[in-house]
Amino acid sequence: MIDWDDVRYFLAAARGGSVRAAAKRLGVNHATVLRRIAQLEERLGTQMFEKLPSGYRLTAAGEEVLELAEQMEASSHQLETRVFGRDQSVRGLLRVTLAPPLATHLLIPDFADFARLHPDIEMDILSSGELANLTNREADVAIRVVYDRKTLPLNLHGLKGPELFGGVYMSRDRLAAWRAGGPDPIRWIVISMHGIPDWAGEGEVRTAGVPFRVTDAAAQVVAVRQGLGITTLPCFVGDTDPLLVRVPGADLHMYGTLWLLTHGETRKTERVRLFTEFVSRRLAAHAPLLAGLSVSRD
Amino acid sequence: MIDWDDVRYFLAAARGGSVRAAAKRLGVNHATVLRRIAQLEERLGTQMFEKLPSGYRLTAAGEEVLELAEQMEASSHQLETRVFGRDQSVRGLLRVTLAPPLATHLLIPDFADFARLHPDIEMDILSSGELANLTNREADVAIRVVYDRKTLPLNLHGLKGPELFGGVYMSRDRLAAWRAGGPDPIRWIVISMHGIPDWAGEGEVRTAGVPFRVTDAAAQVVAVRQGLGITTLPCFVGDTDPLLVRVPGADLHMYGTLWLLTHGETRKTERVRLFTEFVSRRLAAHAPLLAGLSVSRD
DNA sequence: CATCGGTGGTGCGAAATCGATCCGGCTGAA
DNA sequence: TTCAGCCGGATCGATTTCGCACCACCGATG
Repeated sequence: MIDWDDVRYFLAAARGGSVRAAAKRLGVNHATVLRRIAQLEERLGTQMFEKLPSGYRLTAAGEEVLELAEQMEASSHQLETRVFGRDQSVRGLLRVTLAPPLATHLLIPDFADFARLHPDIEMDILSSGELANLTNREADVAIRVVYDRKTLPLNLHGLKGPELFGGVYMSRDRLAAWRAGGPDPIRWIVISMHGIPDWAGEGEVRTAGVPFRVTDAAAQVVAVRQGLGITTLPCFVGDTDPLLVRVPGADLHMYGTLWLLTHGETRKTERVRLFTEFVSRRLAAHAPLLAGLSVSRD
Repeated sequence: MIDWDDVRYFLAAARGGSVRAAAKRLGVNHATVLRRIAQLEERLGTQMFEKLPSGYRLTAAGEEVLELAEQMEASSHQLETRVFGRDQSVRGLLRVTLAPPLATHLLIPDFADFARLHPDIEMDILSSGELANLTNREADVAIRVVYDRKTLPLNLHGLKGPELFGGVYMSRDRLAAWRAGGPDPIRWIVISMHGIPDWAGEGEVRTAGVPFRVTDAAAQVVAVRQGLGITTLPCFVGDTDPLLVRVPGADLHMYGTLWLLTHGETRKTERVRLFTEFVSRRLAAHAPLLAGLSVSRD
């Protein structure tokens, strides 16, 4: 009989493309993945991967195994969500995933209030890296910015929140220096490969030179604070930062709509219901800030 | 994330009804089952069993888990059979399940011949206790006696073999003593709770007293050899035993039909094909013996 | 050319798991 | 009752597994 848990390691390796990527995803040492896969191949009597120097590639047999392994995974996920849905006690774990800027600049204080209201609910805020998958039971609630309503996953239950606008910002000091005729060129600050959006008219301030590229939103904010140039930011980030001002003449633009997403099964859970209602109220209160109406346009 | 292999332990406990029964079935210590189930319950945050002094009984949550666990099991079995079906090498493992009397009295020499013909095929003969489940991937080939063709599992591929007859036998010495007017009563020897079958006419020899009950077929043969009384046996057992003779006047009766059963997926495997064809030929050669035609009736 | 980051693979000591064993409680049969 | 058999549970030493530190290799990059 095979060890069912080995199939989990196989899945991670098949998806990650390498033993080390699978190990990182599973949170274990890569040697463990190596051994578990070797064990599974030995027990099945079939080689499921070509062991290339560049990584593991699935063999024909591996492709077949992958299909069944995904069936096992689906059953396992259903098993977890079903049990979680049964758990009606307020006490327990609640995992929330959202984009890092939303967490750091807006919602962490609200989450703190919720945690104080319900001391028995253990909270996990997953705001690092990519968005967690609700279907895979990696989180219970997701707060997402949705640009196109059609991109909403159909198997999830969505609660529409306020709309989110962005603007073009620069350092308050830098604007003053520019008005005084400062010499340095004003540069666009963009995140990694995004480039400069078409809609981002620059208003009165003209930019020069090459863009300044950063890897993440946090670095972007630091750069614009330092007076490096102008950049687009969600209003709730730019308007609340005392060091930043909107670039005169630049228009607001629609970022998208906030959605509170919950899994169909877990939605019945008391603590999920409590949380979504709470966050929904808080988001409504934040609506003017999110829409960029909290400051007078200049 | 739960350990998928824990689900396997859960399944065994849910089916066995107790931790110890599950441990026996899984071939591990019962403490291990205890720990794995406790771990699974902890990670799911739900109690799946009521821990009664008489054993483990599923809770409502456990019932739900059981359903999904069986889905995982089905995927796992498919995974194994699919991989096994791909394996076209003659070298490898081949597991055969059949009733113990068929093995010990008839087919073991044939299996030995097959093993000599194919030294690279590792063979497992599962003839102890209950019949193994082909669908569960516990064996690759099953040799069964089928009384009613409708009871054949539909998902398996069957190859019909010869018909199997049985007769009523007693010790040769005892028959001689009875004809000489021996005093001891002749008793029926029956297996456990079966009782004396209606169709088993006793012919010339009359029995007296209470039946003599044995627990298994091996003990049954020993008892009848010792001259304890008369009993029904398959012809291939009774006719080949030099110490036994058919009870005069007793008719033969149909036991059933032999079937060679293989799983749909594994049937494509070369060594399964080799084995079924080999056994099928040998069974055809045994047909007269199996039908009770190898000795002249008296 | 050297370097650097990525890959799979291996040996060894530490840590977690397992198996053997014992215990107390319960049940049903002698 | 008494006793045997089975149950879940706890303990402890033995065994397996895991994580860490390496190694060799490959390809891209400067």
